[in-house]
Amino acid sequence: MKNQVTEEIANHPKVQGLRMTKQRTEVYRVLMGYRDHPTAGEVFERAKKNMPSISLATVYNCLEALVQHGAVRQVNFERESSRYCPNLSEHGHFHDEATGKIIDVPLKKGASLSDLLDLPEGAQIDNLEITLRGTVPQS
Amino acid sequence: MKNQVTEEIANHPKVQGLRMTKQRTEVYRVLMGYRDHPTAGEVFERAKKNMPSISLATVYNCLEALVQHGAVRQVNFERESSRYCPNLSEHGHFHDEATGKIIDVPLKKGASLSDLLDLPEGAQIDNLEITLRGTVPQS
DNA sequence: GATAAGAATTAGAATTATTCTAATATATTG
DNA sequence: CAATATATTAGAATAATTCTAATTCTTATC
Repeated sequence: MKNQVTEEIANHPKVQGLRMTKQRTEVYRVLMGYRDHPTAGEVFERAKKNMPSISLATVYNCLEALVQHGAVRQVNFERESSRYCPNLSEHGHFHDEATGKIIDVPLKKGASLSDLLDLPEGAQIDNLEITLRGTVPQS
Repeated sequence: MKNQVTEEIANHPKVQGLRMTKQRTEVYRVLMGYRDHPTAGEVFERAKKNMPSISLATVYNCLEALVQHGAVRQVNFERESSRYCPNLSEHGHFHDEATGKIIDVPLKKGASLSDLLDLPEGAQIDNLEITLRGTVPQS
């Protein structure tokens, strides 16, 4: 008897075309479940709850496969451990210095990068990363 | 007899208030001289030409002091080694995938971040990092 | 359905950028 | 000039990530 949630995760439109092994499904499930930008180590801890035999190397492998496939984004803050995010809509990340929380910051509809930046002539952008550090009042 | 360039570097307005030791001056000179976003290791190699006794740990210490002081920016691309940049005007970084070069991308005068992003209500931004990967035609 | 080929998983070792430690040297202050 | 604080240095330590080689699982083919 197959698990309902696992089925759903393994058939998620974003992972179509990627071989969804038990481990990759579990890693993706963790990311979809808690959307708080966990590190690989945190994903490992959470995945172990459900799948005690999974190894850290596998978590790294699965995360890499998901990132390559475009199902997950890898997010870096300065030199900290990479974090992982299943939100594929174009967005930046705001790191709240008071709470430590990381908040997705959507790009405004219709806004264009070239309104903000003097891009090199004819540049084609393959990847954009916007990270912000700061505080929000009262929390 | 003191060296002219060294004097200039040590008295640069951006480092006022920071104790400019021989090593810090040398590190800052390297950054101001080749503005190609070197890593700490590259700064070390270049500084050694002029000051063979300098150590890698000192280069790290000097870079940290300059960054803390706000005289230099630390730039991170994904998980690569940090790079250092003495351009203090607000700008992002474009990583040309064909040449490997890193190009400063100025923020447009008068443009506002909140035109591009849906920032959290009342957010105060202490630090902004914009990194782009892509290509430019013909080079 | 068995088998061969290709991929994924695993534990643990290796790597690499960076930070730490403790000793020495240099600079600043009284 | 003495005392104190700060910076430099070599080398050890750390931490995140990647690599290695053995094993297991999947898929494709007969």
